[in-house]
Amino acid sequence: MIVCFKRTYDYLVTPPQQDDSAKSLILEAAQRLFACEGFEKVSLRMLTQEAGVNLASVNYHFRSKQGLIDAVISGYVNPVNEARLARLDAAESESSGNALSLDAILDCFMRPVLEAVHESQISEQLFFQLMGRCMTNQSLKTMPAAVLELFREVVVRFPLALRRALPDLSEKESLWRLHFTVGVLIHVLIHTEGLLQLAGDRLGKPSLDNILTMVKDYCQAGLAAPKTKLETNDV
Amino acid sequence: MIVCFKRTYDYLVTPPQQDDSAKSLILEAAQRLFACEGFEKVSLRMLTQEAGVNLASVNYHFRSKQGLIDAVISGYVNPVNEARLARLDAAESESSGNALSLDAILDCFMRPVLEAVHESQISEQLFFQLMGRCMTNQSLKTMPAAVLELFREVVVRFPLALRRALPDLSEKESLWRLHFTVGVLIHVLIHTEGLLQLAGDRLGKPSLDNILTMVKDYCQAGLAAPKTKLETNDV
DNA sequence: GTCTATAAAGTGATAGAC
DNA sequence: GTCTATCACTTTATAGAC
Repeated sequence: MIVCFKRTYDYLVTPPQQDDSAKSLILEAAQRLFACEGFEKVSLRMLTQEAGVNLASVNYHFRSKQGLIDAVISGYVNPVNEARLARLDAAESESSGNALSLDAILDCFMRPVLEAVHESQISEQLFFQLMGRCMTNQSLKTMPAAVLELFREVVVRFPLALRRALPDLSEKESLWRLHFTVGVLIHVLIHTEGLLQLAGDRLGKPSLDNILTMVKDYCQAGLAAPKTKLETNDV
Repeated sequence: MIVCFKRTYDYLVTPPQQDDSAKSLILEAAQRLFACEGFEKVSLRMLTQEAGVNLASVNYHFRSKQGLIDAVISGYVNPVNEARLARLDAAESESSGNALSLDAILDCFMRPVLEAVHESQISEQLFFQLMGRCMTNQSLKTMPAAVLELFREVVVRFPLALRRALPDLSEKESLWRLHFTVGVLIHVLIHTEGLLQLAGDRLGKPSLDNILTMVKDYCQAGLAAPKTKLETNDV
């Protein structure tokens, strides 16, 4: 028998959505469950039960479980990466050839995540967790091609912008520092809830905006750190 | 019953022992497979086949699959956290009451990871990946109690040290910034291999020491960033 | 301690009726 | 599009012989 779900998710569920087609119901349940449990741990039986649809409908609408996972990941990650690139485009064309400020670049990178959460149908906490999982859980190789394509562009464009803002850095170093910055972002998305529990009352209940502001301050300083001196010069 | 904590600890920190008992063979195969595939994806069938032992032996030696996972996690994370605290103790008693430098604190935090890898029997790449997974994959609640205990101490002691080095920061802020620093470390451990693939020849093949040096520079600047100004003062 | 054999339950996927 | 029923297979775990 299928173990019953903790109904603890319920208080997180947003008001019923207008579109109650099976496909939408599946996608909505998938977001909630993937966020809580991870892609692997969620079985199609759990998922269809939670969504209130038939077991076979996932295969009908998404071809396979992996098809559903890919759909969720693409739907989460692509809009964010597109918004990042669009913002960077806009900022660069506005600056008419001058280097962007570090703050502006970081804003192009981080703000799309915050905006996406506001349009989401699930709770902020679940959205952040799922977004983090989408960005990290899969080894890059198994990501949908469309997702990989955009990632590749982000990994080219942002280091270029960074390097113009920080002329001391080599191209490689600016890429490494973007890598570190992504690490901060993803870790905050996934593990902040756990930290709040671990810390007990030592941390209050800060808003996501405030957390993101702290993240930006940290990353801005990290990106602008003095050029690393290495013994062997392989970077 | 806390089965294997001390044993796995010994297993990792002692020089490579050529022990081909089933238990050791299982642990060694588990490290390799968990690093590559993650804890969930590895079945006991794969694992025992890889180890060349009988399927039932995992349950005999570790009680259950979760028991094996806990043993691996404890063996990876506990030595690192113990070394962090020991280094911090030593540094603080040496400084005879004066605040430690940011660099010294970061060293206490990061170096134990590098030292653990040198004593490991699996490849550097796999070790890093597994260490990252051990630090992040499990939701904190499901971690072995002994692991959680040490994490809790790290999360108390290091922010205290940080705050003394950076008197401008509040206790909360120093904890947040440690959180961000952990994010950088874990992301680098798990995803650097993927980045190198995504970046193709744009990044060479830097040594782990050099990467860690860049990480430390980034984090040191991030930790020392000016105090974050927030609109609502809830942090 | 190690093995075989098997239990008990869960998994993704699909054929075919409606 | 949706449903039932079922297939073919995998999973963890354990009982009992050696």
